[in-house]
Amino acid sequence: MLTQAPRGTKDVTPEVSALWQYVEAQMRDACAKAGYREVRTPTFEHTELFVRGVGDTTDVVQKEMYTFLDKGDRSVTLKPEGTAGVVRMLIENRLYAEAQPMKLYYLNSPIFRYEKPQSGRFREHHQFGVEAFGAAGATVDAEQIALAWDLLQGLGIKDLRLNVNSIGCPGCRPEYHDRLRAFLAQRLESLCGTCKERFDRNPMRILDCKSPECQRLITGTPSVLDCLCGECEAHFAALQETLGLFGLPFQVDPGIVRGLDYYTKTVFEILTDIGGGSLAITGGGRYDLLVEQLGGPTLPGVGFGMGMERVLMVMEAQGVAPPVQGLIDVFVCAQTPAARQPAMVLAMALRRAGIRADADHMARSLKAQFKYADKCAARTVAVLGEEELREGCVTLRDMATRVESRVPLDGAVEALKQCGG
RNA sequence: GUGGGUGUAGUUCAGCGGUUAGAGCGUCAGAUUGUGGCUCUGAAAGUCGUGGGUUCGAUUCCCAUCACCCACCCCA
Repeated sequence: MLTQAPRGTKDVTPEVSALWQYVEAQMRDACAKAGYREVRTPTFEHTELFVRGVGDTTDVVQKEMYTFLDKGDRSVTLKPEGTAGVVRMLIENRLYAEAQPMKLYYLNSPIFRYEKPQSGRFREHHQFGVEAFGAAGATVDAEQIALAWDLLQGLGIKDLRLNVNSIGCPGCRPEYHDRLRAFLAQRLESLCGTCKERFDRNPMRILDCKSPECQRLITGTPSVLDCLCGECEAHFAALQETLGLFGLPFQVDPGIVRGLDYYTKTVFEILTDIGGGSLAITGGGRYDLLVEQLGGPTLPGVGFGMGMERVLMVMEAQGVAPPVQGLIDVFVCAQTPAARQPAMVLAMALRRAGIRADADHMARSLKAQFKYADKCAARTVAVLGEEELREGCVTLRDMATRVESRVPLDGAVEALKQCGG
């Protein structure tokens, strides 16, 4: 118990941290290219922020939040999604007063949801996310979708599918809700329990129900897309046109509803296939009312979240993770006990010269030191033995070619620097 | 939250109601004494998830509990 990570959490061990760093670098690069700047928000926020932002009818708020009272009797919650905190930061720091659009991203943001862990689903996971504020037009929506798509493609992930939808705005959604209720009213008794509850408060979520019976009952429901107001319709048309111009293959899926209440107009998901089923790697959309709803100015926004663990999982499952790099460039072997200290000193000098270097810390035999150097994937081994110490030189061995040469000890750093280790 | 499966060495897994619980991989050490990958030899390493029960005796059977995996729910 003591030596067991809490349920639904995962360690990043040394053998996988390199892959994390690789993916993080790609994400930063993608954002930098599109003019997004990094932000970091607290791991916990006032509970009220999520209740008002995410929506009190959502499963996330109703049953998945890590909420507790701190010692000052304040109700705080570990963030269950990334957007609310960024919006809070935007309002508090008056970022909306600067040049718009305000384009922001966050990386490795811990996200907490109390749910039953499963493959690709954790109680603590990490998200990469992108948000843009101030731009009402669909080009930002498309830009972000393209950013996510290109990033995932660049990481080598295969079988990507992009689904988009529009769920309207407060102007047109009530009408759709009415139509939906009218359609479902006579089948209400046959719906599953949760869907009966959804009927009044949030009937669109019924479309998302996975129960076969509910799926059967909703066939033939009116589509949101038929109820969009002129503005929403034009926005959705512009989105599709821009996605086309960007060369992104997409599918309109009127079934995408999303589990967070703040979305308006655009919603989208990027899925891939893994072990039989499909898995959402990215999801997001537009939230034109959220900033105002949380006490800020009237300011449109768009964003998405991408699950870091899911990205890594898919890369590993699809075998597209890049090969691991060698740990060091040069290993300095000491043949005799007398050579250990000079070996360590040489390694230190190499490090100071910018070369990744190491020497034996285990008082091991020369042979064992070579084995260790091999495991570290050192390209070069420098040997210090009786002879070398006597003559003031060092033997350099190229581990790939097995070619050896001798250089003066005081010129060793320069020599190794030149051959790049 | 509901349903199903699995817990044995660092890891992947054998095993059996009965003496000191095994193998591959990994780790460490050797193979005539200054050199890695391959091969060979040897060693270290396990409260058999945890707690109860049945039994002369439980790693094995039963119950509970915890953890992991899978499906649902939901989502990234």
